[in-house]
Amino acid sequence: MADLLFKAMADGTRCTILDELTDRDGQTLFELCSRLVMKHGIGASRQAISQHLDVLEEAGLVRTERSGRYKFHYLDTSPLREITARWPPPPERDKP
Amino acid sequence: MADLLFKAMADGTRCTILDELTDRDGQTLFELCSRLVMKHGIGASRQAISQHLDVLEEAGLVRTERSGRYKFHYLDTSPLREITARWPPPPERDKP
DNA sequence: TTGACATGCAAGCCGTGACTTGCCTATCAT
DNA sequence: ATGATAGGCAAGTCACGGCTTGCATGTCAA
Repeated sequence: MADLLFKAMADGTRCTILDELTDRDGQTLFELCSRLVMKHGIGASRQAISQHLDVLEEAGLVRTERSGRYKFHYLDTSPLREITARWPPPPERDKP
Repeated sequence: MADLLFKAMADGTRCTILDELTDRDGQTLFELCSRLVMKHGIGASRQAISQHLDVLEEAGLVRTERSGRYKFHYLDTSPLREITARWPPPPERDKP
């Protein structure tokens, strides 16, 4: 379960995709491709980005919604919360 | 920077190591190896675990301290905080 | 209907990463 | 000093993941 999440995050391009969706939620595949090239200098092909989105969706980080010939991608960062839940900050000791 | 962190987390064995250090901090390499076998059924070799620890240390998730012929491994989960900082929870809208 | 647009599917190439194997170094007890 | 213990280094194997290539499907406008 969490395995899919971490493997999804273990790629720079996918992290940039999450950044892009943070900046503008609900983008289509083509929209994402062009903005990744423009703003981040990522020259990946459409298929590459599509496969990245599949991985992100499997990890629960992206939810999709189809409308006609468009497919919109929405960010869902809630799975990231379980990371800090699994390894919480150490209890603060030496308080003055 | 964050790249090392995510790649470090993208392996089940390494996550289990973090779990083990959460349970008992400051273990040596051999201690970790035996406990990983006992409690988690991980049959990795000593060298494999050692390499995993190197990756975790590079990511800043583990700090080491040498004393004589022992090397103790301490967990540091603070790098995980920047994950939730980079993709914060969406602002709560539809409040009733 | 027909062509353009947006996306999906599948096989293959290739580099990276996890693991092993073999040997070496260093520290402590006897 | 010598053996046992704890760990380090480096080369090699092998599977997986990211990317490409080529074609197929589905939707909308003219």
